[in-house]
Amino acid sequence: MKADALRGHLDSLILAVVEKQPLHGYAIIEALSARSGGELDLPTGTIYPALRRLEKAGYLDSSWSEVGGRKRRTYELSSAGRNALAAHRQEWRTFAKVVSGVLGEA
Amino acid sequence: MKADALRGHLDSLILAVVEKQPLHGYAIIEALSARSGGELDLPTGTIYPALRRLEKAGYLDSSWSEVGGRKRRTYELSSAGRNALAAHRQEWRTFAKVVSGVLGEA
DNA sequence: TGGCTATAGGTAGCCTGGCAACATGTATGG
DNA sequence: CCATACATGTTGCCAGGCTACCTATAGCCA
Repeated sequence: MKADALRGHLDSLILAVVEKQPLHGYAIIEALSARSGGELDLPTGTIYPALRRLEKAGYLDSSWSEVGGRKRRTYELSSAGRNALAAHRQEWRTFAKVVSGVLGEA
Repeated sequence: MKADALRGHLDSLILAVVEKQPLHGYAIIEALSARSGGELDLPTGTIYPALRRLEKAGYLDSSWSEVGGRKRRTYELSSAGRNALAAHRQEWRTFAKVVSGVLGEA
């Protein structure tokens, strides 16, 4: 899958993956891989900046902890993030319908 | 719909729309609008450079004509373009499945 | 006559954001 | 002691969609 196709959809995926439980960056990468059947294998240079962007936008809150001698920064969905996720889901539905429609071959 | 979400998918849409009949740029914009139920209203600054890119890539062939005193540049799908379109359709299916899967709420 | 709209083509340059490459450090197992 | 997994980050490249602009013809209405 052309990784570049992610453009504009990554935020939704991240928000969705931390919806049920807060996760730290590394775990988010693994969760995305797992939830996509291995299709998504996102580099840290993609995820970490995205997380900071989402926190800055007010969609995620982060907190540090230490587990087994390793520092973790755990992100959880804010209420604004929850709203944003709902909006993104709606946008995705529209987008997917439009693209599938134009690609035709229905 | 966030226009920016198109990133990486526009080429597929253009190839799909000229699959059955060759069309000129302006008509492609209208066809995309029509086929998307008005959701897609792409500016010329998006379409024309994309068409040149696709022709340069060997996916489209173009020819000039004059209709009603107006110059038209008509694009048609090459055989390489046909293959590319098929590949894009497959990629889209995978991509859509992945995103829908991660967004969950199935 | 003048002006607006639709039709038709195009370019220059901005800006976003995913990615490659790099840097840092801990824990674990062979 | 070294490789690998775990864990976090930054810098800077670059593709590509968009804004804003430019040119030109045809047709209609006032």
